[in-house]
Amino acid sequence: MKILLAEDDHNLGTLLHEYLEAKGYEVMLAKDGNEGLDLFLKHEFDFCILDVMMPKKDGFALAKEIKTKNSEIPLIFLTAKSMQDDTLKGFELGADDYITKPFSMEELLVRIKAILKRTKKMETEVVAGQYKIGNYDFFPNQHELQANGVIQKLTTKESDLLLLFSKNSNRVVSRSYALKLIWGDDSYFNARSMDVYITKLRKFLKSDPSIQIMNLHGEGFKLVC
Amino acid sequence: MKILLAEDDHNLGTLLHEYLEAKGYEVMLAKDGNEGLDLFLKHEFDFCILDVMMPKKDGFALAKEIKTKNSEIPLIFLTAKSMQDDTLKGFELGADDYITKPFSMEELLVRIKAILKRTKKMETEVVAGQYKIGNYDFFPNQHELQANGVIQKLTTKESDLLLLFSKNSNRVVSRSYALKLIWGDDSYFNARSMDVYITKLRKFLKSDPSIQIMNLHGEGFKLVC
DNA sequence: GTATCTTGTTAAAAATTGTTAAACGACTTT
DNA sequence: AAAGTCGTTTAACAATTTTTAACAAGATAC
Repeated sequence: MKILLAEDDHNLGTLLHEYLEAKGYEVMLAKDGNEGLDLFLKHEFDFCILDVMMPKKDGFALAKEIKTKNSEIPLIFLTAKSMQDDTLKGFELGADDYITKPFSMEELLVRIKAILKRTKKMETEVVAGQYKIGNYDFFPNQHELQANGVIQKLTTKESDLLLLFSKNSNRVVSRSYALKLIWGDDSYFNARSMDVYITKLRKFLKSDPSIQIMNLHGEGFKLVC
Repeated sequence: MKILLAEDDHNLGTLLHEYLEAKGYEVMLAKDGNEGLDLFLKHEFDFCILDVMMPKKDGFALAKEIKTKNSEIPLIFLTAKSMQDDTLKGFELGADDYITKPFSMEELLVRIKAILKRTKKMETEVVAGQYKIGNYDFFPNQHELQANGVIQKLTTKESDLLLLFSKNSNRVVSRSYALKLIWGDDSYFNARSMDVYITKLRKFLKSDPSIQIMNLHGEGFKLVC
C-alpha cells in the first residue's frame, strides 16, 4: 500500500512518514505541491494525504491535478483549525476525509483504515458471478472452485486471496497490498500466513499446468494464465 | 434527502455539515439537544445523526422524543470511544447504527447509504409483509416460514435472526452487529447462542439447496440466495 | 562463497464455528 | 405447589479454519 504524503512542515512530515511506515505502509514524502505532483506522476500510489497549505502549489491545486490522472484515488486533506471555510472546496474536489490539525496520528490511521476497508468492501461487493482460470471456474460468492465437474469448496481466506489474484491476473499483486486488503495489516506473521495460503491455492490449481501463481521475489505474486 | 445533524462540537459539526452537503444531502445542524428537537418539529427530516454527549439534552433523550413523533425515522448515534457501554441503550431506542469517534467521514457516508438502502428495501417488502428466500416464503410478522404448503412456526429469536439475514441477503452480516441488534450485547455466550440459532435456521432452510447461510470466518454470516 | 533475507512446505497449536443435548427460567396447566 | 411446556442459554465435544512454528530451499547482497 503506497501513500503519497504532501506536507511542508518538515517536523510533522517526517513524524507522519515514520509513523505510517512503522504501521506497514510505503510512504513517500513531498515537501510542497510541485514535488507532490512529481512523485505522483512517477509512482503508483494507492492513497494521498495532502496538507492544504503548502508553498508553490497548495493541497487543493495538487488534488485537482491528481484527480485528473486518477479520479478514484482516495484523498485526505490536512488543514489548520483556523481555516475551516475551505472545507467545502475540498469536498468538491473529491476529498474522502478532512482532518483538522492538531490531530493524533492514531486518528489519522483509523481514518485511513476505514477508507481502505470501504474500498475493499466495494471491490468485494461488486464481485459478480464467475472467473475463468485455465480450465477452472471460480465462483467467489459461493466460495467454490470447479474443474471438470469436481467442486472444491474454499475457505473464506482461500477465496478472498484467489479472488484478488483473479481480478489481477497476469499482473503483480504486491504482498503488502494483499495483506492490507485481506488480513487488514501487513505484519510478519500475516505474511507467513499468506505464504501458507499461496501453497494451498497452488495445490488446488495444480491440475492445469498452464496456470501458475508466480512469485516475484521481494515484490509479490502474479497469477499467470 | 434531509438530514438532521445534532453535534455540539462546532468543528466536527461544520465539517460533517459541509461534507454531507457536498455529497448531495440537505443538512441542518443543531448545536445541542434542544435545538435539535426544535428543528425536528419545524421540518421534515428523513434521517437523524445524533451525538450522544451534548449539553442541555443528550442524544438519547433527543432520540426518544424524536421517535415518539416518528418511530420509523432512521437514527445514527455518534459516540466517544470511552463510553461504549451505552450501545445497548442506543439500540433499544431504535438506533440503526452506532459510530464511535474518531471515524472517517466516508465511513459515516457508507453507513448512511447502507441504512437508506435497507429502509427503502424494507418499505417495499414490509408492505408486502413477506420475504422470498429461495422457494420459501418468510412472514416475519407472523413468525412463519412456508415452503410448498408446509408452515414452520418460528420462535422470536429465530425470526429476528432470519429477518436480519433477509434484509441483508447476499451481504455479510457481521457477528457483532447481529449480536448487538438481537441479543443486545456482543459477548461470548451470546455468540455461542447465535451459533445454535444458525444451526436451527440452516435446518429450516435445508430443503432448498440453492440457498445457504454461509460463514465468513471471523467476520460474520451471509445469506446467499 | 557465505551471510542474510525471502519464500516453500508441512505440521502443530490456537481460534472459530457446527452440532447436539442438557440445564435453566418464565409461564401454564394440573 | 407440582408438573409440564416452551424458548433460550449453557455445556460439551467435534470439525473446520486460521495462525504460528520449524525447517528446507531459493534468491540477493556483500
